[in-house]
Amino acid sequence: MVELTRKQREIEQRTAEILRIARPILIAEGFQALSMGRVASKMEYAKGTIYNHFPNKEEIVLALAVESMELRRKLFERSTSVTGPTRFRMMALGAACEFFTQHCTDDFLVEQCIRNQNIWDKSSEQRQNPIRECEARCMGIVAGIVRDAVTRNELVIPGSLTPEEFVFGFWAINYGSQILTYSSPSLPAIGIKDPFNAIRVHCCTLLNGFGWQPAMDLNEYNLSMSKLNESLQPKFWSVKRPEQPQ
Amino acid sequence: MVELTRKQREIEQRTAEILRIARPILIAEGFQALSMGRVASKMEYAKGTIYNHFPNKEEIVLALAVESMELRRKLFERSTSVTGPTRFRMMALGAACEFFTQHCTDDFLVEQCIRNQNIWDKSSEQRQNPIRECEARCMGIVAGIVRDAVTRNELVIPGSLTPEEFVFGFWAINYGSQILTYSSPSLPAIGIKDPFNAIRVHCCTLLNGFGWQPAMDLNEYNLSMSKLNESLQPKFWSVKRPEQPQ
DNA sequence: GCACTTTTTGACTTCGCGTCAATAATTGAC
DNA sequence: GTCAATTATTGACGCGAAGTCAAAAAGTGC
Repeated sequence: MVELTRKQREIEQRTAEILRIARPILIAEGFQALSMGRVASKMEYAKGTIYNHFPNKEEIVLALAVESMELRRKLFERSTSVTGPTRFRMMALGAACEFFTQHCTDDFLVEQCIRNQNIWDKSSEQRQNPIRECEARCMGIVAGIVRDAVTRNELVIPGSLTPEEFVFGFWAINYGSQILTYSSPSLPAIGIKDPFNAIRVHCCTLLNGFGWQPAMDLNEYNLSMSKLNESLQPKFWSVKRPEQPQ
Repeated sequence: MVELTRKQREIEQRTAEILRIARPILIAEGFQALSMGRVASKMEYAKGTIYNHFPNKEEIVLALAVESMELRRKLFERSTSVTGPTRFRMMALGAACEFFTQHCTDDFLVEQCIRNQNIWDKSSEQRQNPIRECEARCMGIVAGIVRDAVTRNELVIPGSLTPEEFVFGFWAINYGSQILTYSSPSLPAIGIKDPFNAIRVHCCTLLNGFGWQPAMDLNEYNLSMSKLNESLQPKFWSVKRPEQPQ
């Protein structure tokens, strides 16, 4: 490993400190409210010092997003330790998504922030790459299970789809439903009382539709998902970074 | 109808003019780049005058979004004129979504802009309501087809889902895939070359998974979707507002 | 203790939002 | 047509945040 001087360590620590300060602002008050000056004064440093660490607030947000997405990735990785047929392992990942949205709401919100052209326009590739990489890894984990399922003859995917494109559908339905749930305050008003349950039903139907073995009816599926969700709890606590006071 | 004075008509016209100026800025350069001052100087009015029409730029964006969503709604409504089994009518709506994303890219982008907490925080209910209403109507159109399908015994939806929650899955998968496609520049890099085709496959599989009659294989489905997509062209041109120069 | 490098500082410029008192235009009663 | 009252328009202003940079401070090696 590379040896770091004391100075370098101090700088790294401060970078982390900036993120520690910035995160709750971003989560509680939004991108708008996050400002370099505010972070600086909260840390009792001058603004220029913050600019030594991050050239703009967009990169702070990307850095926060990397942390949040890494948490998701770890959760995904832990989920793959589930044993049994590939379909269960796939479902475990679905449960991880549910879990992430419900129990890591802050991180989920941070992830949302970076779906904004502005942030990508203003930030450097250096900051962007870790995010793409993390995304690619998450995809790799899920696509790996799909490939596994195919080699084990538990699943046949249509010829026009790559395993990644197969995954894409599940990504889209989960992601889309989460965005809609969190950004449409009027969902209940238009007849959608339990979006979570709805997405479970759709995912189960989709898995059955593709003929991923073993087929399951909704009751079995829901039962399994709830169990998987619960089983994530202990794995989760060993992964989650410590809570920040204030 | 209410009679409008000349003055009132002038004001309405100018409101429309503001939107006409603001739209290309929002689309080409993003929310960031849209500013009241810029709109004002482009219209050769003082800033204050613009503020007489819209209390902030967020409401301009909402007003633009209403226009775009109305276009979507009309496209949806035209799509329902497709005859045949309910499944075809549902597919026609899917085609309308595809079409909207591909041929009304500007409007699609404007729709994205309002998935931003900030805009909802800063705007009045008056501006927000038309959007919710439009959303509700779109949902009504689709849910109507689902209800039709159920009464005609062409579809059985699981007991735990309302027709709207049934629709929600398709909404989520379409919406999610579109967001991911437009905001993940790296999709091809992670193995997703043709997200459109992927979503078609998933939607077809989902429809079959729910047993919506008549069942179709992927080839039939693709063929139908392409035809439906093409048939939208003429309907589309009669609906689309005239192109704005500059 | 000194010369040199690195880091920190905060005043400064620029820019956009949103306000509002002053100014201009319009209206309608006479 | 005139004039007072109403309504609309204007743009200077205050504010706050972004990002810069020369000067000051701190750190380093000899």
